[in-house]
Amino acid sequence: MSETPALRANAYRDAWCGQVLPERVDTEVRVAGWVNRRRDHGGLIFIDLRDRTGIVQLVFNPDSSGESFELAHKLRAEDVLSATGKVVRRSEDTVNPDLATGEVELQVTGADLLAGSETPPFQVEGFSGEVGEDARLRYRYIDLRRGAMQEALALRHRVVAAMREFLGGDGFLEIETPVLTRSTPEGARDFLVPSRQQAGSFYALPQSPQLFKQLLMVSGFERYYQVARCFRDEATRADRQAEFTQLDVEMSFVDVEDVIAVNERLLAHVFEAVGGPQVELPMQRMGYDEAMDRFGTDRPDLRFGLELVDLGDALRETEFKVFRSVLDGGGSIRGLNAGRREMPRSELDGLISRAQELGAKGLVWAFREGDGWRSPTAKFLSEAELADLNARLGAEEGDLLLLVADERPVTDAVLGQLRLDLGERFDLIDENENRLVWIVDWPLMEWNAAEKRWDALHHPFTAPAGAFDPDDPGAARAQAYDVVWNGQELGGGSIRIHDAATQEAVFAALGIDKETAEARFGFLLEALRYGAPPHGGIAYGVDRIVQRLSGAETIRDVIAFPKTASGFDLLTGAPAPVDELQLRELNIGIHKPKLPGH
RNA sequence: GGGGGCGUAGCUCAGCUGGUUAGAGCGCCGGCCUGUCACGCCGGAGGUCGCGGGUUCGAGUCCCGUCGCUCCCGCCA
Repeated sequence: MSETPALRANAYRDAWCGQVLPERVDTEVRVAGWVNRRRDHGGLIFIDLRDRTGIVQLVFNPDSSGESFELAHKLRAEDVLSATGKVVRRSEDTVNPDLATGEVELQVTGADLLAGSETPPFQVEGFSGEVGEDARLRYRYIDLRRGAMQEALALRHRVVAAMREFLGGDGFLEIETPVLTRSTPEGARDFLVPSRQQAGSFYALPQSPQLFKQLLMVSGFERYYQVARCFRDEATRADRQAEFTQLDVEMSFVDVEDVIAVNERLLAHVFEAVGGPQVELPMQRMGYDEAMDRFGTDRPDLRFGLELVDLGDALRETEFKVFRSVLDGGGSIRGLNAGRREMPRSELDGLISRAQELGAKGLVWAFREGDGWRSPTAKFLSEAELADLNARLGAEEGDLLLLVADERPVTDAVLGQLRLDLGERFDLIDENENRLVWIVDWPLMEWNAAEKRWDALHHPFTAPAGAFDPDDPGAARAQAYDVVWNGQELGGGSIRIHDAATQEAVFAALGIDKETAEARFGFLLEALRYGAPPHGGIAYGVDRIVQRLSGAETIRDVIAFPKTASGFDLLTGAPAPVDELQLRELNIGIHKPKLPGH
């Protein structure tokens, strides 16, 4: 926990529990907090009193504690207590080295029970075993008393404070943008809020302040940031909540290098301020294509190898039907060398299942044996092909090789994930290492085969690099950048389109026709016609950054009141039905919604 | 939307192929204890086996449905 805050003496206390240290020996102090644990020895009662700063041992003695000794008998876990006493040094054999205050204790002379507690549903500290997450969330106010949660939220505070400190110092203004805003149904599903005054119309909660921050650039604020709550009505994950926090940053008259430069300094400042890993500047950069080629993902974990290899060239003439048809169909055959491994058939089958779950039709496995392979697939491949594959994969005797043949996005996704699975399984990741990398040179759009259209890789406001050719959207590169830390995307951004004509052309290429663009983004297009400076920025996932810095398993452990995977708040019971009267006031179920233009 | 795991005492869990009165540790309650710090010792209470239905002489255990928690795929511009 961070340093101990100043304290004004009052009737409850004049010192923090964590301040009861040897330097106060022989002085009288009054502390207040929660009963962490009681040890009743009949003639002598020990109470561990806990506040935000730590734990101090109170000693109640029938000879010196007076009436409070009777009180101590009745104290139970989580009772709230204020106690006065003399700080005394513990005898050598009773010092507790596990406690910051363990060299001393408080000889209690008086105590007041400020509030009793019912028996808590689970023990706050000091027992082995994890409490189930549903119990923790149901009684979150108790769960948050645990040291780990106190520390996580204190770390979160320090991270955000360091962000504000850095950006404020660099001339960025923190400006709030609306939470009740307009639905723009691209991307994630919106949370909608019915309007009482406008029957049938809805606000949407923002998925990000993207458009507003661009408007602020048009307004001439030049440097903006916001710690912004964002909402996406999508399935949650260990690292995803419907409601989450972004650090949103935007600057005017900047290019990619300007934004990256500021953000490298920002990250270095934040990491240093909270005692995180050292950030070496300038940070590494990697092109999107290289990341996909070598790691199969746009957020590579660079702490270990197991890189992907393209094997199409070795199999150009192959007669193995599975490979042949994939290559003839324009697909790719890629693989990785997992190193010398023993793996029973059952686990290899597990890898195949995992590959199929990830979208592959199958997975070829092989162990290099002599110049060839030990593999069910070996008999379909020629000696020359096996030798070539071994060479390309750098395979040595006994190495486990995994190959996937499919469309390129599939081979990347499958092998990229298998690489991560294997890295963890074989313990290839050095947890002490930290690899921060900018992924740059992104494509502007990618072909969505299912919907038969072009989708923006970042979002539709990202500026193309150079002139945009509407006839060949797939060739356009984006002025975009993501910052990736050990395989997790911390943030991403771009230079934005700042002229209406380019914005309209990009909308058109994305299949958003003029009317739709006007209806949804007309206010942006209009603003771009009134003198929009070149601008760009970035947005960070604050929850993820704190999660990573704290070492927490899930994002929920760094959010005070998170929701469950299905979006319930187990503490308050939200979402919940509402009165019919409320619904009527909101015109729900009574009026047909008015559609724009009708 | 799909797949996997889980749901038994307040908490964490055990309960084999269906078979007597469902167990353990911690917590809780009572008693004893003046140096403990996950105190100790003795005694005790505490169960809708998530919920509903079915199969069976008999269900915590098997089947169907449902609700919840969780991980993953899809999704997350």
